[in-house]
Amino acid sequence: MRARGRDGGPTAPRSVDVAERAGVSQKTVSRVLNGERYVSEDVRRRVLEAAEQLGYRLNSAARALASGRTRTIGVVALGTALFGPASLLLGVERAARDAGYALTIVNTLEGDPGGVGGAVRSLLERGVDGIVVSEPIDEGADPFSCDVPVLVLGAPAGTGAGERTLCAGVDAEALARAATEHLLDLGHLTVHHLAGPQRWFAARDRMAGWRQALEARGCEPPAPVEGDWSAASGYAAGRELAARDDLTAVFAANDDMAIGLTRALTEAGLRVPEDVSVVGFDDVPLAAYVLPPLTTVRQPFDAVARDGLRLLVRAIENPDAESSTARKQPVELVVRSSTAPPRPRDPGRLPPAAPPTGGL
Amino acid sequence: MRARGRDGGPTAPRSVDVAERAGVSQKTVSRVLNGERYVSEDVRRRVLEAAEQLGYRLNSAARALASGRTRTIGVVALGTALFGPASLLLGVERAARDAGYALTIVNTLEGDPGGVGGAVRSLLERGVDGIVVSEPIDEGADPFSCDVPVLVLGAPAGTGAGERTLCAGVDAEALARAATEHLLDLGHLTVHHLAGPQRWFAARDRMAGWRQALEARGCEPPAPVEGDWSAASGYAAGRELAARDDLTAVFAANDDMAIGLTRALTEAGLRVPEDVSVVGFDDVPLAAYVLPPLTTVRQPFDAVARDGLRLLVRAIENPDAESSTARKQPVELVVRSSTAPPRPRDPGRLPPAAPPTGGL
DNA sequence: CTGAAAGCGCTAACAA
DNA sequence: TTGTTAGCGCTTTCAG
Repeated sequence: MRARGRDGGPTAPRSVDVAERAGVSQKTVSRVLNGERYVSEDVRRRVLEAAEQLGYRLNSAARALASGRTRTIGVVALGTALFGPASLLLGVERAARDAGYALTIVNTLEGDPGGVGGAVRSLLERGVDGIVVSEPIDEGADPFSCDVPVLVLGAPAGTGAGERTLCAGVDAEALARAATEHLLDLGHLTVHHLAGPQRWFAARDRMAGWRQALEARGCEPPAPVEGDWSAASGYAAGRELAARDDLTAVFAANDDMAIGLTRALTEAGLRVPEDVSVVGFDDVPLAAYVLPPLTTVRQPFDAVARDGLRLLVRAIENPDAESSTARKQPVELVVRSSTAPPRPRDPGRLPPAAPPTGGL
Repeated sequence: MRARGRDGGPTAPRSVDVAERAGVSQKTVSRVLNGERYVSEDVRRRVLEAAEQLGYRLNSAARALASGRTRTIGVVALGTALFGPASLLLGVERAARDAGYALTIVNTLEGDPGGVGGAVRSLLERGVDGIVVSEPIDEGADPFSCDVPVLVLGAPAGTGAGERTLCAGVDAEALARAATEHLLDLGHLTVHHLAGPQRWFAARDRMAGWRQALEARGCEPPAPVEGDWSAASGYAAGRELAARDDLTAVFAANDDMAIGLTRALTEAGLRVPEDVSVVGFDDVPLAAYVLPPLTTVRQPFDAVARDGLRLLVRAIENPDAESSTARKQPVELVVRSSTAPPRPRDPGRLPPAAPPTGGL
């Protein structure tokens, strides 16, 4: 906090100082600074001038104490090293700032002692006006019941049991369905799934969408393989999947895993997309530039963050309003070069005629 | 902020309430909650019990107002969608929490109106105890002079002119030198550079290191090509570089650009690493899984964040101490498959015998 | 349109 | 080891 006259040094100017200098009452300064009505143009100018000259800065602790509001939103973030959560966070920050709110962020590492509940508690103590929980995972308990509105980002509606809980997110199931259907439409008889960690609601939704698409065509879903979102886990899964006889198409729950998978398949002598088609999820910036460029599904993170935050701010500023859910965002499949129609595999699975370029 | 008896509803419990319930003075509650000495074990237990029963939560606005400290660190972040800045941020968050500080984050988009100065101002108003500026860019002005300690992360010492400014970061020049020397040691006669945006200090350092390595071997640095950190810009640069006659090795200022570059070279009929070697920078998680796996230089983001934050916390809690600089972190070059010795190029630059796998 | 007085819930001295 | 007394700098009534 600002200098407080340590060693008898100068104290930061307060609104009374501004008032004195401007020749008005302290309350009037407050009025000007808060943009309230009923201040004459002349007074307003004098106050602003005085504040400027003194280098005055509002003390937000005092304001929070007196008003009971901090104009700060707390964010509980998980996996911010991942593209999806990180993008969501960026969007939230922008939207919050536009609405005049600051963000206090607590990163819950997966497997954190306190978990989401602890993070929420620490934010409440910090006096936030509202809370965003980004990309939650299933921790059993429902930590979302508290005395400020909570926005759950990236979870299906109904996840956070609390009734004051707001939700925003893409229709991940629909996106996953679209990805799977793209492969089926290409002529693949079945689609294998490289799933995300099932503690994440996001991973569950994608798996559900994949399953729905297959079942809608009367196709028995093959056993999914579970990764941890990382390219390394995708690589490991790829070695396992490469051994499956009916492998001609894989839907991976995110792009990183899809890329690791692609490397494993390539090393196993399976070409992408000639032998196996791969679809990712997220459309990370690199997806268009890896080889082969990855077909994937794009999540409109910005729109989700913006819509969700609007909901939250409304709930904060108008506690009696109905809590609605943000509208679903449209599906967007980005078709690049990692998918193609299947082609008959020779029984013995011969290695391709020429070794792949740039292999290990 | 917490409920305040809206509609005559219940007011959140205060420390006086806890005191009353525990049968002690309010000050004693404060003592217990702050872990001060000279509290009998019996009293401590009674207070904690009462607090628990009441569901008491500290009001940090009141504490901040009374104590003049918020235990909050403000972060000015740029490019949090990029791997480097994002990793740094994650490390800062962890380290801050371990030290008992919360983080308030302001994302300065490049080209933001207020710029870093505006972000700093808003953080000061928010009453932060210290400020972290992550991966700064050169905006001309020096916005770092203010009444709280400032830590500049990822900039060369001496960047933030203020004397109270702390610095932490890798020795990016050394890392860039190591990358370049790796290529020279492999036998390449020269190394081209795909630079980052030169407003970023990080980009300048990498360019400087590259230049130093070449000049140390009496080699005239070829004109660098500038990208914007994105794979797309790396791709564009790759098309340009592919036309250069003496192109056998490129050092890219980050991995994303290196990957875009690789795709462009591949499409131009140049194989990586047979025809052209590519080195990246950062060691993003995908670097090991793209094809070919990328040789790159690893930045110890965690160590940088931790060391830097320790410095900052020390400066906050002990304003009179000397401001030292964090120690330099060791260089780490990760050699994978995108680099190889050069081989004589045929004058007419014939396309390779077989087209690359998985091209567009 | 403007001002005066009364806290917000906590910590900081100082006393006991 | 514990309690008392003042504020911290703002916003909120309620009067002018």
